[in-house]
Amino acid sequence: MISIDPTDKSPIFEQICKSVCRDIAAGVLRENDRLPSARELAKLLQLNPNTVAKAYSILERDGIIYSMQGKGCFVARHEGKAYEKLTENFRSAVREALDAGASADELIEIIREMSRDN
Amino acid sequence: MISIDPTDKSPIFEQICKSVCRDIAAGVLRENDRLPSARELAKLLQLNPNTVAKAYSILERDGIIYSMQGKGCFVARHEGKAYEKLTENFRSAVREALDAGASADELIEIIREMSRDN
Amino acid sequence: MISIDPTDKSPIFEQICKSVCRDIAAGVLRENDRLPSARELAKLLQLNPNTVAKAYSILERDGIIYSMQGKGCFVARHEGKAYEKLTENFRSAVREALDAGASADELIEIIREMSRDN
Amino acid sequence: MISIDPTDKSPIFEQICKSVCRDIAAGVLRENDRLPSARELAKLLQLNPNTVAKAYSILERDGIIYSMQGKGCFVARHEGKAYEKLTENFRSAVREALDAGASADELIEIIREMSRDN
DNA sequence: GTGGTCTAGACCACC
DNA sequence: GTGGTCTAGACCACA
Repeated sequence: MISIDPTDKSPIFEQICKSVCRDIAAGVLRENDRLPSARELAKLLQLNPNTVAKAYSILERDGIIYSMQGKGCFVARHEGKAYEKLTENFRSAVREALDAGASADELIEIIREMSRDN
Repeated sequence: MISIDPTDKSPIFEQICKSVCRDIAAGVLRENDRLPSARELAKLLQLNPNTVAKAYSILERDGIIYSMQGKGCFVARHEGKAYEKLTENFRSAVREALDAGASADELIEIIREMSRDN
Repeated sequence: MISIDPTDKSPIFEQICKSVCRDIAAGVLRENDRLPSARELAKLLQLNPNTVAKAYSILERDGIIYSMQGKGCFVARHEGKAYEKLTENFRSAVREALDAGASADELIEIIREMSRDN
Repeated sequence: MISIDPTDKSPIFEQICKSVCRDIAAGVLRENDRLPSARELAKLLQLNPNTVAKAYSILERDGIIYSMQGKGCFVARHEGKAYEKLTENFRSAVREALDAGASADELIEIIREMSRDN
């Protein structure tokens, strides 16, 4: 389920975080579901185990998953945290654009354009 | 006019690009206006000339300015390029959010919330 | 494989670009092959790493290679881009000559002469 | 007649040389015709007189024009020199391409393509 | 004076 | 280890 685009400029650990959050937000992963172990996932995605471990530790820090020594990592009670993390980049981009002097209406117009194209 | 925020985590050369684009989009800088020379601006902003030169070379590659050996850098015919470059980050964030499963309406709602707070 | 001619007046970073493109066009470098790291190549060619980095960043911007943080630079899907970049100078010289009033036949005749001499 | 494109990356003095050669090759300027004085031309094209002077001195060195103290510059007996100078860039581009491993046939094919497009 | 290129050496995030 | 960014200072061609 979790997938990576190696050509993507964003750090791989971040892509993993996003991917997990996406699955949670979409309901593919539910509360207390077990995530693949760091080693498993690293092997599957051809990554350095450290990279996966880093992603998991961030997700744990953000309260999106919890780990149990020797058992693995599991999806936490979410309360919208996963969704929030997903739109985190979007929020900061909005803040940046507003700071740069764009108006809310201009941004909304851009979104309308872009969703129309799809 | 062009300014830098040293606390901003984004690369300085990018901040310069944005700043120039902002001035062009706002009409402060117009077609064929001369930009401060790389050395001049570097001194003004307390930066290394190379950093400014990098920003200028990117702006030139993107067709936003043009340079003339021994004369300086000048604003090119814009045709909205500057504005587009300014909202480039926002656009990619929108694309990412839509890919992540967010709906256009949700994103618009977030913008409304955030601009209300300001 | 990649080599530099210090007597050549064209910029070193450009020579590197050309050299890489040549290897790709010739099939010596293939899709997803890893290029020597910037530091490695710099040491090999007795250059400053920044010079190599500049060449690589241009190749990346032109879609000829792609870079991965912490991993290195790799040959992108080419679709003839490398060959096109190689003959880029030639193309612009042809355009210039045609603009100057030369006919295609005259230019072809010049090429025939020059290749005969070799 | 002589004209300059300030956005062109090639040095202005070179553009002047080319422009004069073009006029000679095209028969617009003939043997012993007088060129505009450096000062005149500089004023006309909004250039630094030094730039025009440099161009003229190069043309004189190459035997394309001759100067008479206090009288001005005049077109020399050409014997094809102007035409040769015009195609000089083309020749070096051909040499470069051949050195890079391109075959004469490939280059000829490119010329055919490009002249077809016009 | 200008931009363009290059060197030397540094710090950072990422893997 | 890698690439990405930045600084400090240099040389050159061009105008």
